[in-house]
Amino acid sequence: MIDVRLLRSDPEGVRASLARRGAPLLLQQIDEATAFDAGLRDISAERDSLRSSINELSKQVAGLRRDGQDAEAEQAMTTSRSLGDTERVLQAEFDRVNAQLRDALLSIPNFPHVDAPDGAGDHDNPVVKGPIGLASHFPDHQRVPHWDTATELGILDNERATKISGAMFTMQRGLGATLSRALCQFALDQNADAFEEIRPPSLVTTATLTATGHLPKFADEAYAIERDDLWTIPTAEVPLTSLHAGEILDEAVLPVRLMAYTPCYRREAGAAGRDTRGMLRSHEFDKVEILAISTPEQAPTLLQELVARAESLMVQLELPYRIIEICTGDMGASHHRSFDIEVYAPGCDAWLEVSSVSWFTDYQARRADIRFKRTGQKGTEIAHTLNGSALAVPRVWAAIMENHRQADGSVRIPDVLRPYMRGATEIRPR
RNA sequence: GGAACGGUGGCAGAGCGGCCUAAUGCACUUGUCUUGAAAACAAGAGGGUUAAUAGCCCCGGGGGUUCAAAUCCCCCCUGUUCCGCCA
Repeated sequence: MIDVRLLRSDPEGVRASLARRGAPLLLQQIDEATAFDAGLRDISAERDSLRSSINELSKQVAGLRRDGQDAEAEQAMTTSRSLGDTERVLQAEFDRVNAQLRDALLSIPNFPHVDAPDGAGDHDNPVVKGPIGLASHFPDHQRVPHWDTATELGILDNERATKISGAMFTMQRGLGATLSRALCQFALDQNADAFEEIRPPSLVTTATLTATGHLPKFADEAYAIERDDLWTIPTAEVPLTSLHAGEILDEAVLPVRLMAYTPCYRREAGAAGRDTRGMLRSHEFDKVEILAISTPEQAPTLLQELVARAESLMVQLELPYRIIEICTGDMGASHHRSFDIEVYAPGCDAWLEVSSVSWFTDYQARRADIRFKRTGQKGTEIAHTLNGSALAVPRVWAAIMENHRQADGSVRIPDVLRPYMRGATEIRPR
């Protein structure tokens, strides 16, 4: 949620910044929000002066009663009663306009960073680094999609996953299952120097899912457990962001750095049949997320750090990758600036998004009410949040299957993963 | 799942319709004193809204009763203890 005060102090700046997202309806929403805000301030001023009178009269009643001046007390009560009637009407009006303002504000996206590239859609996202480690030519044995090779190796059994749970679920077996877990453990270990490991709940309340911006807009994307009014998390970003919701943090503890492995659940509504083969897209997958809550000043450096950390994992896994920056027309609503890391999979002949790192400024923190107090200063400020996938397991898993496939059909385990694979150096047919 | 009792300022804890603009203690900040600290004494100290040090709002959350609610009523959330069930 953007700061409503900016609508008042710098309406032109707000319009200019959001216009870069290329959504014409937005400007109208801004006007509506501005009008609601102005109306709300008039109403609350009038309501508050009434309340002031009522409070004053109530004190008088107490005094008059003590002094035994019952007739005067009755009169004050009558006056106060009629003021109360008007106050109630104004309050109802306040509630109504306030709800309208909130709805309007919730649908207004975040401001893009001044340096974020302009563009209309994902085809305009510039490559800002790489490709790195990309061979000019891939031999035939690497040009086989992982859904064929992994199934043949007996480490991917999507047919039975579908039997158990329906379409778009995956199941890894044997060293394939071990590899998934190894990737998680590897990603956690690589970031344990600076991030506290959390094992958060995977089921969260409506309020928690709203704080990150996933509700109300993306309700169709999450699994709802209606009987208990809970939702499955689409990413660890959800519980981690709300870890400090409603709290006022001391500046000294910032940046708060958290990381978590969690399963991620996504309905993928509307995505059926698209990029769904093998491990490319599924309703449930594993991911290690890294996240920071910071001051505004700390955020730019942290953004670079999160990208560098995700990138480092791809280097160590010996996978060809590139980094793209998300343009204004493709950016998520809550994002201020975003970078994706993509890994090349020669079998699919596709760049697979394996990490997305974003800076949200105060957009999420305002919804989640995460504030901080500067040392020695009065008042509070809204914190900034940033997060990124350290490693999204399935697509990295797929990329390993295809990039590290050897001429004899076996798959070489990258050195860094071997300690997590009970010493296995390759995956051979059983 | 059942029962009982709770949720008040950083912490502990009083208040149970109107001098509550929430006592008291501890912790905290500043000042006096001191070479410095401790102690003592004095003062101060929450969050939100607003142009505002005006007013208004915040005693788990929401609703209600009342001229007036931390205080009474209803619903919800949550904690502790006991019982039941259970990996």
